Amino acid sequence: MLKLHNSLSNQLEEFKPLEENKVKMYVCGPTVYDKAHLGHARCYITWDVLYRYLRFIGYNTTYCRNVTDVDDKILKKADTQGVTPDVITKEFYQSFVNSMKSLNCLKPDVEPFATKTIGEMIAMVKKLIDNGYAYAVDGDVYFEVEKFKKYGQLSKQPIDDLMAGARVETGEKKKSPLDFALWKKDEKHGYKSPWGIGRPGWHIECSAMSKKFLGDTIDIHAGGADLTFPHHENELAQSECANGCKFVNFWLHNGFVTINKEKMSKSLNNFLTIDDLVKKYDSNAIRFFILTNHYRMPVEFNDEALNSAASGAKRLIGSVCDYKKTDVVDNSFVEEFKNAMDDDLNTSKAMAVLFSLVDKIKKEQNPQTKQTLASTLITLGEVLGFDFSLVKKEVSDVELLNMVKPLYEIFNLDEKLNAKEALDEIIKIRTDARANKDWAKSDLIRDELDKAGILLKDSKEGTTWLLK
RNA sequence: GGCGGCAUGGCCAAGUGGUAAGGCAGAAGCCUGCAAAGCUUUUACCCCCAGUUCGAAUCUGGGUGCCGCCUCCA
Repeated sequence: MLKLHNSLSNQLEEFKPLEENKVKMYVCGPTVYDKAHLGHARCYITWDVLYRYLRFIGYNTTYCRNVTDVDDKILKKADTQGVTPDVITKEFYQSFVNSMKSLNCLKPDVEPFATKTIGEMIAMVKKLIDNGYAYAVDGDVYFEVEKFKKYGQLSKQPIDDLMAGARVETGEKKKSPLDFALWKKDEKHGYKSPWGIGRPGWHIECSAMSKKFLGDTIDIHAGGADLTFPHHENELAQSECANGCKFVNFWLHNGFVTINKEKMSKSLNNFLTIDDLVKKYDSNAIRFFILTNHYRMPVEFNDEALNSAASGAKRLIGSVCDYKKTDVVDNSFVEEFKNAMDDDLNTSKAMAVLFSLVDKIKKEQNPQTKQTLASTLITLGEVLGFDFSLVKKEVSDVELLNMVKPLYEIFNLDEKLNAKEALDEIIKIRTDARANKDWAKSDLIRDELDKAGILLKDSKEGTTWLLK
């Protein structure tokens, strides 16, 4: 029985979808004006794992993650660079897609663009005005917070306190400082609307896209904890006032990645981009790092932690490199895994189950049982999004040839030999050297191969090579 | 100021009443000509004080420290 922490009640609740066996989940996607960083990685890996797990336990899941491609920051960047906004959004959407791929995140079922949902946004704003929750002033439209009595329920912000702390800006057209924009006048980059040329406010984008692709009421709405207020609070207000029904059953929020104990963010300029990160660590290492912590807790980034995760991931993945995934699994481990995951996605516990499988596989004598256990590990590991194809580093003959090319000259090899034959030949030379106790030569050969990216393993059976 | 969260071995981390999962690192051993890789074994009384209880890391109260949201932010 899956239990999830619902931010709305601030409690663990038993997860029950609206429709049996069907889950509709929405995750607030990126604003595509810059490269994604480790904080985004954490968020999208977390919800990727939820998506994978929901499917694993049998839910027909529709995962919708929007792309915000109309926004102040995009426009500002476009203006600064003297290009149209779509130049910016195209570039960084592609960058985002690449980042997600490099983290082995599954593609959402639906990935709507804000700019393609403008009509629905306008309709929703209209509806809010008709329903008496919004008002238009000089081409802007604002949501009137006071009209929605439940405002603040998600972020647990008493409306009076918000009011007291709200900053009043000069030239304010709003009735109350808490009111937020649904539509902003923008003659340069805007769209036609009943209120003149303008563009949507950020919050209405998600409300409209969620409604269009998933319906008025959905099961799960997830995102970073920093979106709770005001973004999600405002979405909730808009959607419920426009649709006249409950917006979201489960609000889920992930914690931050911190660095030097501080939140990693654009504004603090203390972020590491995913692009840079994947140069040093593979997706398994990054996932391992993220998933050792519970998704609502902060995760402190440092190289030691990442290296530690890389070592752990390597052992985990490497333990099944000689096995294939089959349909045969050991259900006792599956149950143990589910028990962990059912407890608000306790991934650190789930990973402990994976490691107990590693242990079992090592000790098991029966090859068939061993295969079953390995298959179980791969199956469960994939639910966490680990990529078992990274187990065996494989290169093409051409690539291998490039790696060993310099060695032909050093060892005076026949040019006609292919890369693998060349390696066999080199190993033979070294084996002879070792037989003659010519350790200097033997070690030299080992070093040269090491430089070429090839690791030698000596054992009783002889010497074998593998890629580093 | 308002709201929320966290404090467990060298590092990361699970664990909400019965006596500390797991990972990394370290150490020892096996293997090796020596290494590397791999394998085996191995390391804690849980921030402080008081209380509840037969019994608390786990509940209550009070401290201390750290972080997040309240403004764009995953």
